Amino acid sequence: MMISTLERTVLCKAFFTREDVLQIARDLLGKVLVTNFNRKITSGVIVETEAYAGVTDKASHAYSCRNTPRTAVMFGEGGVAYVYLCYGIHSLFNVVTNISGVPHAVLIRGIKPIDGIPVMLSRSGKNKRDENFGNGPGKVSKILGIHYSHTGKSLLKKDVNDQINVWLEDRGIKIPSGSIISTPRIGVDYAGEDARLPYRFFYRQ
DNA sequence: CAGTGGATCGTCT
DNA sequence: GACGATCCACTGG
Repeated sequence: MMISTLERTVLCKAFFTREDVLQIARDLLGKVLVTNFNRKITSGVIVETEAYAGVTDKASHAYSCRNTPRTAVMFGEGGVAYVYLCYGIHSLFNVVTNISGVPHAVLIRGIKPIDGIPVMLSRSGKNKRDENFGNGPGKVSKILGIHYSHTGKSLLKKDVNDQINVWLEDRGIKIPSGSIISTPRIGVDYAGEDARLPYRFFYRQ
C-alpha cells in the first residue's frame, strides 16, 4: 500500500496533557493510531472515542480516586496507554490524558484500518474485511496487536529496547467539528446518571 | 434484523 | 465470589 509521507506528525506530550478530556476525545477523531510490533506496522484512523473524566465520573475506573494497581497509570501524566482486560477476553486501549494526579483517559472504540491490513486481518482471524473491521474497542486492540500487558507504555518515549511500539500521528485528516456526533457511552449502565453524559464521539464517514 | 446468552479471567471486595 | 468501558454465534420472525 502507498503511504503518504506528507503531513505526518507524531502527537507530542502537549497534546495529551491538556485538561479538557472531552476536547481531546474530539481531537483524536481523524488521528492515526499506529503500532509496530515485531516489525509489523499496522494503523488506522480513529473514528470513535469515549472520554472518561476521572474521579468525578462514575463510569471511570478512577471514579472517587480509586487508585489501584490496575488504574495507577491513569493517575500518571498524560501520554501513556491504559490497557485493561474486559470480560476476561478483550484488551481495551485508552490514552491517558491530563497532568499527573488527574486520571483522565480516552477509550479508542473504533478505527478505520490503513497500514498493514493483511497483518490486521490475520490477527483478527478473518480472511477478508467486512464493514465491522476495526469497529469496536476489543477489535481495535486485537487487530493492532495491543495487549493488556502493554498498559503503562509511553506513546511518546522510546522504551529500554529503544523503540516506541504504540503512537499517534496527525496525517492532516481534518474532521469538521460540525460532523462530530456525541452520544452517551456504551456499556456503562452501572454509572447511574453519568451513564447519560454525551461523552462518546464519532463522525459520519 | 433484534434479542439472547456463552466465553473467560483479572481485579477488587 | 461477583462482575465487567465486549464480541460473536445463534435464535426466531
